[in-house]
Amino acid sequence: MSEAQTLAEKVFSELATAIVRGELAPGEKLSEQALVTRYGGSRAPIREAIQKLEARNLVVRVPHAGARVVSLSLEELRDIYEVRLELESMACRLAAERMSDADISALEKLLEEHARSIEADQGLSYYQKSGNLDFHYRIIEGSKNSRLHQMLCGDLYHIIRMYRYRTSTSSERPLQALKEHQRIVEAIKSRDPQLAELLMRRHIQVSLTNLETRLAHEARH
Amino acid sequence: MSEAQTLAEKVFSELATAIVRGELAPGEKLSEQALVTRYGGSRAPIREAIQKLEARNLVVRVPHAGARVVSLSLEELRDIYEVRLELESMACRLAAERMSDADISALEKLLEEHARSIEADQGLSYYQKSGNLDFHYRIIEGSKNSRLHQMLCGDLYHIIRMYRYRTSTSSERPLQALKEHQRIVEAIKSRDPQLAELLMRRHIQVSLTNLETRLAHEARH
DNA sequence: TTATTTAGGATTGTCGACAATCTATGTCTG
DNA sequence: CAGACATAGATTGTCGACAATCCTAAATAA
Repeated sequence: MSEAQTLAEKVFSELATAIVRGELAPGEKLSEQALVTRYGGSRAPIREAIQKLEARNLVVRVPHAGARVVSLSLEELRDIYEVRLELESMACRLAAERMSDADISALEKLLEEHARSIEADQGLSYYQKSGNLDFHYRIIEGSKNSRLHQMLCGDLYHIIRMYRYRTSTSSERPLQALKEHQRIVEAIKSRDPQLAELLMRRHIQVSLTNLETRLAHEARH
Repeated sequence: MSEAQTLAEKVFSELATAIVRGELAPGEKLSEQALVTRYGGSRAPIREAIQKLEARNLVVRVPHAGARVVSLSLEELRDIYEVRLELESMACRLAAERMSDADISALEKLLEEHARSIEADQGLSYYQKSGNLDFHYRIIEGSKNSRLHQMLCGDLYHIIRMYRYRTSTSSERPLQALKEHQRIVEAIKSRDPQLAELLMRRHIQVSLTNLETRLAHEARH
């Protein structure tokens, strides 16, 4: 997320990261005038940036009423995770069929690096990897399906990251996650699409159940 | 697709249908000036409409170079169908779990109506249903997953329709499709998610293989 | 007091013009 | 003759202002 060929893209990029990081609270209104005074420029590029945010489902815009940071209901969040579960499982199946041997060995090296990282700082940083370093990202790329990549990394990725900080992972979770990742890579290496899909499905299902119990807990307040 | 509260939405709606119907050829350039003289208004709402089209993947926009109607490669089209296959199968599984009895009986009535329609005009019109009358649309709604509905009906639906006219269905296909639809509803009625998903997967897979053979045939030219 | 109405202010949608960038054509040079 | 370069034209990005719409809050009536 670097090349900002136009002012609108630059504003979009900054706003997107601000929303994902929680600096702009869900439901908060995005006033065009306020954004102009903050980011400079005129209203035209700001409006364009807002519309790009709407395209990625990060803000909701209603005609003549303005734009607000998206605020997901519990049901909508569950819906998103449900779709992500299905699509990433699919990606893992396709990866087992289509990843090159070079891709797979590179993935193995990544996991070895992750293992050392966990050794070093007790697994605190394992979940903080992002972008090209992320295990899930590599799997999605390995599916060799551009639209699948676009949906998972473009549309769903930001929203999931936006709400991920809530799901505080237990302290043993990183090590367990690494083990699950290793088994998934084994399945991919042995070119077993069904097993790879199953393992990924179970792996993500843990996050989903974690989320659901947390949501059920929050719903009581 | 009716309520156009703003000029930008109106232009967007008209352009979208024009693209889906093929009145604007894939790869054709969308000049802002030309659209202004055709649809009236100024460049601001036209630019907004174009950006909305980009959000739905109907046009591709590159900075300082303008917007063009999306022109999918064979691989990209295959990727889209692959994703659709997975998501609609998922929707069918969820529908078997979550549709109300009233929804299911309404679906049965729809199929009876389709059967009469095929009797009347030899099945020519069966594939031309759209919107709320469409069988697949009902299944997707039955999944009770708003994000899934949004992805299938909002993002993928238009593009698939855009290329559907190429896949000329053989004359016996409508009757066969109706039978498959009936079996899917049977599975849903008996609350068998796995079977419902399997039947839907096979049902769509026919379209996918039809498409692939057609694409392989076209690739020789 | 509560509900309805009605100005007022603020915000968004739209417009026309200007600046920045790209594309195409033609020229020049090797 | 091929290819790099430069200029001209057209197109897109941005700007500031005006019009249309909505939200708020004060004022009025029940």
